[in-house]
Amino acid sequence: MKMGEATSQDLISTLLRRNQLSVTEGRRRILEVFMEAGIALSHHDIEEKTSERLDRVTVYRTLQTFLEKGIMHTIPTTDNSVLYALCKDSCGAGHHHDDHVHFICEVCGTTTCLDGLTIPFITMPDGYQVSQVNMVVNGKCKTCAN
Amino acid sequence: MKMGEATSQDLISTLLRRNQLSVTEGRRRILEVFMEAGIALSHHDIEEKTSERLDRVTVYRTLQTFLEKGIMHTIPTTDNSVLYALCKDSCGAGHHHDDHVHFICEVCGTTTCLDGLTIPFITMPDGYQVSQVNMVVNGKCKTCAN
DNA sequence: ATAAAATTGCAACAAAGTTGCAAAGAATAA
DNA sequence: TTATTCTTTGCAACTTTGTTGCAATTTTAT
Repeated sequence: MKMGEATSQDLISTLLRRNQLSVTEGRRRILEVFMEAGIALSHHDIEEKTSERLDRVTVYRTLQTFLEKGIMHTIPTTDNSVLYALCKDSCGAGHHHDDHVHFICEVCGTTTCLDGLTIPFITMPDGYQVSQVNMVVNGKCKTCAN
Repeated sequence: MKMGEATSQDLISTLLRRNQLSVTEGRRRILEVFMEAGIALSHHDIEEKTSERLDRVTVYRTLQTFLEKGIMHTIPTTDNSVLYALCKDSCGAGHHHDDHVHFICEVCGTTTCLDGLTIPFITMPDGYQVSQVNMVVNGKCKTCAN
């Protein structure tokens, strides 16, 4: 391989180191799964895609760590499932720029981050202090609408 | 009691009958709990407040029924808890007018429906079909902000 | 008051999430 | 590279959350 040619593994290692996390097989694998999927995944999804390599508990702990470090964020859904998605580079621990809209397709069930859409500003009643706003759209995605 | 004087129990019975549900002690109790609380409650909250009268399974089934009939709706949260709240009168089975904003206080943990605030319209990318939009605001409520 | 229909509680189970601890693996320094 | 330290992992055991079938009870309608 030529010098300067960045691989997916390079990117993952860098991401982990930048967040003061040791680079382990499990963490690499989980990040890989998310990058390949490109959509939000549930804990269950991740278990399925890594079951032969990773213990259930490790998946829980890894996702928890990624949340704390700001590498991932959770997406609220109307049913009881918790979804995880990779944050953009600009996010850091305790400092999310997570103001994009999430879309859940009611046909195929996939959840995507609509990075292009910014959540509109809303005026709150007097006395309320806002720290975060989430917006989740349900409907049919590009593929399933036709 | 004078004629024409409406009690909470009258209201509850009417609500149930209007939705083709038999009026049982359990359903009455659960609706009472919500009306008294005035905020959104988790399944766990409800169990606590009815534990001596109602079986766990009954609570699950009753909430499920209320959701189906449009008496209640769920509120998406960023953590894994599912919250239930009473719908307004204008909601019916499969036909929610649930376009208000939900507010979760990060101090006291209570969740309220901001009925006065309408979710702003957003323009979706081409090809997407929208069926429902949820907006959840996290922050400090009137009481806790001071 | 009685029969039919619906709801409840129980038991048993399945799934989801947590905790402590010993073994294995990564990072650090010599 | 190797030894040492610190971190992460897997296992086991457990708690919590949610589900299903069925018999007993309650509600509704006759």
